[in-house]
Amino acid sequence: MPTTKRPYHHGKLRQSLIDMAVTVAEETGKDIISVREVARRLGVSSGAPFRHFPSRESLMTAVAEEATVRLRLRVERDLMDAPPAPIDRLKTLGRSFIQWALHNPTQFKLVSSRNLFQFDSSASLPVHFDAVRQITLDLVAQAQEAGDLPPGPLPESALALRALAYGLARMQVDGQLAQWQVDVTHAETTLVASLNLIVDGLRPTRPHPN
Amino acid sequence: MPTTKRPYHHGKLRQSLIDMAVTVAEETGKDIISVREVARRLGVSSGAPFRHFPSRESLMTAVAEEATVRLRLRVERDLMDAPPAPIDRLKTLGRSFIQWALHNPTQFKLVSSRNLFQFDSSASLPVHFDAVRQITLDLVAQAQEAGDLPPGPLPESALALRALAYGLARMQVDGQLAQWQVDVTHAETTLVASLNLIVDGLRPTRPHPN
DNA sequence: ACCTGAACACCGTTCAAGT
DNA sequence: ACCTGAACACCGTTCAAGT
Repeated sequence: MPTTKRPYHHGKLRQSLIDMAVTVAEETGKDIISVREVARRLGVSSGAPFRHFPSRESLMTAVAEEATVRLRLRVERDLMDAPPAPIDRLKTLGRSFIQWALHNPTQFKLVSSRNLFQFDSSASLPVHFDAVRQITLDLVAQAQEAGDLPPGPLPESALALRALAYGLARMQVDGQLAQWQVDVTHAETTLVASLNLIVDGLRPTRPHPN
Repeated sequence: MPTTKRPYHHGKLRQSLIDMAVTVAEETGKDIISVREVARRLGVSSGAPFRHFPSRESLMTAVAEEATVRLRLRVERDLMDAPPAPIDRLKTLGRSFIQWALHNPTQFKLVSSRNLFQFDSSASLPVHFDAVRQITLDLVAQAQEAGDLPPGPLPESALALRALAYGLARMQVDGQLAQWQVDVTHAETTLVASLNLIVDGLRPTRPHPN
């Protein structure tokens, strides 16, 4: 029975805490959210969150888990509509990653920085992170075989391309792009263009492409 | 007269606060340092720091200023000993950047993330940041003219290479490298190798190099 | 001129007590 | 089973008072 008067038992407090933490985080832009403020916004006492999470770090782990799952799903969904050529799928992956980061900057910083939770304390975090990493490795290997990327050792080649996408996204959310005489209103376009500049620049010139 | 008994007037408290803030930051690895702890370690009262900095943010700005100057000096010094070819100087710049980041992880995160101070509130921060950025722009342009990098628009091409170096360094200090099956004891070597993999991969194949 | 230390409004976390 | 609310030990910041 949903009434306007809040009941003594919240009912779905655990999930509400995670959702509200995300809301507060993206709203304020600050990487550190106050557990007390989350509780306040949900109309529960300051001690209530600690019935569901032993610490703020634990709450942030849950937030990071959900964010990482959403990133993975976003990437996998975008790849379903992508062209079959490995090099094109690799570009799609990069664009997908950058777009997710720019649309969810605080969650992106949370999962990337790893300073507000323990990555290894989670069962799901490494799984979903690794899923995206494996996709990257496979696409880079396939693009190399197809001759669209120069041959090179794995995982170093894949790491470099991932770092490129990460660095571009990170420079934007860290507010560094303003110093690079780049149109901030089209940041996403600029970043994707910069990424593709490198990927295209890496294509080996082949004498006779069959 | 330096005595063991601390005098009422510290004398050089302002600079001591900055130095101690750096020490505490790199010691704890936490990006947020406690002003009270810095004061405690220096043997001054909790209110003393606020005679020199109006806020913690202001103290962190001073820390960021010094860190940015040191990064710039490190880069400029390393370039003095570098070979003359633009492409080699560009690699030196990248290696210099990565090395500084890995040896000063907390300062690197501070100046990069920009979440603990106001970048534009400083007179010197933009100057020194821009100095390194300008070096990058010049070297990329020169390497393109020399035919060691494919032609491409500036500043997008330079931004991409900077983002690559930034992303590689950042993945290491964020603790992401452990998931990339990379030998963490040789992280620096691996990162520089990954960077050079891209830079070398970008070299256009020329029919007859004069 | 510079520093002290009590004070204020916060915060994360605990835990007996309430429903 | 789940939540409250007082309590504790912190924190950033202020400011009258001390030297």
